[in-house]
Amino acid sequence: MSADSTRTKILAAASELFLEGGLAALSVRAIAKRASMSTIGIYSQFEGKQGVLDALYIEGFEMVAKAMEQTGEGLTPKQRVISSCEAYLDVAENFNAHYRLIFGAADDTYSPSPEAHNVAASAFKGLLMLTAETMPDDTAQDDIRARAIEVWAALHGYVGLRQHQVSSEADIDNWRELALATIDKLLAG
Amino acid sequence: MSADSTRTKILAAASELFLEGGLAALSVRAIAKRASMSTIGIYSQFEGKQGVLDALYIEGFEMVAKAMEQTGEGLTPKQRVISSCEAYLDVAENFNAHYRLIFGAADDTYSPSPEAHNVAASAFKGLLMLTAETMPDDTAQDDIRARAIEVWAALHGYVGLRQHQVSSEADIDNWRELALATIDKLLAG
DNA sequence: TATAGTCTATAACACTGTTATATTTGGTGT
DNA sequence: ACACCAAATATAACAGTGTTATAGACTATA
Repeated sequence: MSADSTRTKILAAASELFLEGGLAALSVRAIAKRASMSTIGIYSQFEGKQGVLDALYIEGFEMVAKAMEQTGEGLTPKQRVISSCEAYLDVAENFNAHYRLIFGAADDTYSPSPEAHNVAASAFKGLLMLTAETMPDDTAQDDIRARAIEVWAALHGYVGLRQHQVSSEADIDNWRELALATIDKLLAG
Repeated sequence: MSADSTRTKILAAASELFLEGGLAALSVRAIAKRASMSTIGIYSQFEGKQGVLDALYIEGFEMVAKAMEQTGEGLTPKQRVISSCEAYLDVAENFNAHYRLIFGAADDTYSPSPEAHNVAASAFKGLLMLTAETMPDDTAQDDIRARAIEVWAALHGYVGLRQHQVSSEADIDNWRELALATIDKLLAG
């Protein structure tokens, strides 16, 4: 078997386990078992668990970046941002384990590689360009950046609160709506 | 030695280790060693690591709740909210490990107890009351709640992005300022 | 003082990530 | 086709984790 297909098989196994049971289910031995290979294989193809987590990190951030790159035809700039935000919320919901790996980082044993960091930066750049179009052409770069961070912070904040369920009386289906309303308000300001 | 002082000694040791090295440094054996007792002592006084984490969770959320209960004399309602938000950002910065335990939850092995959940709910209630005073008296409860969630989401989002450092060109000292500006904008809307 | 009961200490179990030591495999050069 | 070398593999082990069973010491009551 080629080295490349071995890598993809490991990643597929890891991604499956990750979606099923989150980070707790993602042990090196479990990945190897599901990929029908020996434990040490993970260390041959990747640099141990770090490498696998890095691949999942990149996988997750690429989905986020993709959400930010949505090019809706015939939509106003503001509508395009809103549409991207909806896609962002979808990713956070459907790939919760990935999202928590990306932003949680509660596991001190893992820190993303430079390559992973690049994917993260490019995702932010996508939002930056989307945001720029909703503002006057002569807007200062710092102001655009502040607006983009503002939007992302609101999105991320809603996702985080939803995961936490800080208010037990919360109406779950309402969160999406609230988040998008806030984004709309921020874009208008 | 009384059982109560044993508990406090364990909690002090755990809190120290937690601040020093985060969740990774918080092993049952390390806690026991620093508290000068046997490993099994953690299981006598608490229900294992779950119990210790729960205590730290409550410790952290009580700090957040305290920030939300700030009663600034001679300040307008809006100024009081801003002031509480500053206190919130301070807690998130100075007790980062606690904050990540509260909101990160990437470690699937721990889930907060009902008591811990109550402390969380009371913290939210604090923000809810602060927020209510910034709005007209006849504002619907749902709208107040939405506004409070909006503020908390923005705060939490900025903290999360700052921890993540999603934009490498970020000017750290600027984050606080940006966050407070967003809050101000949201309260005005 | 004797005894009951709780707390504690030692060691073990099943798991984690990682690595050293063989062993087998695959491809290349003659 | 045979020999050789390099790379991937398998087995087992090491140090660490949370947790628990068994045996010991200590306190407090009868």
